[in-house]
Amino acid sequence: MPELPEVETTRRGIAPLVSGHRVVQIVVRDGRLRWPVAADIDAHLRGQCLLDVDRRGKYLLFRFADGCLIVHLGMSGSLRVLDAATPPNPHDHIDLVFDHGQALRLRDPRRFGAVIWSADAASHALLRDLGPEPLGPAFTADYLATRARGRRRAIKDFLMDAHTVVGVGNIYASEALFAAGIRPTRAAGRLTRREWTRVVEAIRTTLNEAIEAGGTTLRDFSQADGRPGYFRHALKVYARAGLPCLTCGRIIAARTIGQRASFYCPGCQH
DNA sequence: CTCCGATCCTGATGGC
DNA sequence: TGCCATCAGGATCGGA
Repeated sequence: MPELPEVETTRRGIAPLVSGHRVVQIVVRDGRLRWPVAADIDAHLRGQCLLDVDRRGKYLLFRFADGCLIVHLGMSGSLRVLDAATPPNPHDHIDLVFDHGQALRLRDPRRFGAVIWSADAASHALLRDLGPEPLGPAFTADYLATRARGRRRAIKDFLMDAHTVVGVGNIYASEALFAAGIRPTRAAGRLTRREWTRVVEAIRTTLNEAIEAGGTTLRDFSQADGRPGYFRHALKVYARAGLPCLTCGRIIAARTIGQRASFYCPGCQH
């Protein structure tokens, strides 16, 4: 599910509702996520005041004075803030209950998500080797060209690797490459300088527009208040195989790249 | 190093 | 209606 726009939408939705409040209880109904939720999580969180909610790539970072709760939403995770007494759904695995009676509730049907306490998140193995933020200053055509030199890997696969750049998943890799006019199957090491510039620009624009729309809801994702994300209506190639390109009218093609469904327009992308 | 496939898990969907 | 195969927004791991 969630790529950078969905995680950022979640962050913006929940941060004002829970920041500055104290955790009074942690309810772990099912701790079997990507990694089992540690038994001592309660000791770290209970009584602590949540200072702020940050994001690094697709990770949400809940900052406390002594450390950080790292949350990843995996493929199907979502977070909502609601009244702590609201009856849970079978896939509502974890609640953080705050001092104002509201709970931050993690729902994750497929349980690919993660909830991990870390005293020093930046140096945690999950975050340490991540690539630059796509909306930050370190994400440049220079950087990508240097990093891609000699690589034969498909550019879509290359862009979806969090060591290259964080936050770009299956939907936005396809959409950004359409916006850049580049076929997803191209070898990363074969792009020209001009093309890398277009890739950087396309990723930034696509992600920013998706954030504006509250992300993309295909099935599981919802914003913090339960509404879906509306960027689905703006998708130009993703999940549009067999339909005419909105720009040139050619039929959108589908291919599997790196085990993931990929979509492109044979007329607009070269 | 680099690349590829298998893998974790549940639910929705479509074909027969 | 039922059953089975396939596919889903992610990311790690191991082997070639």
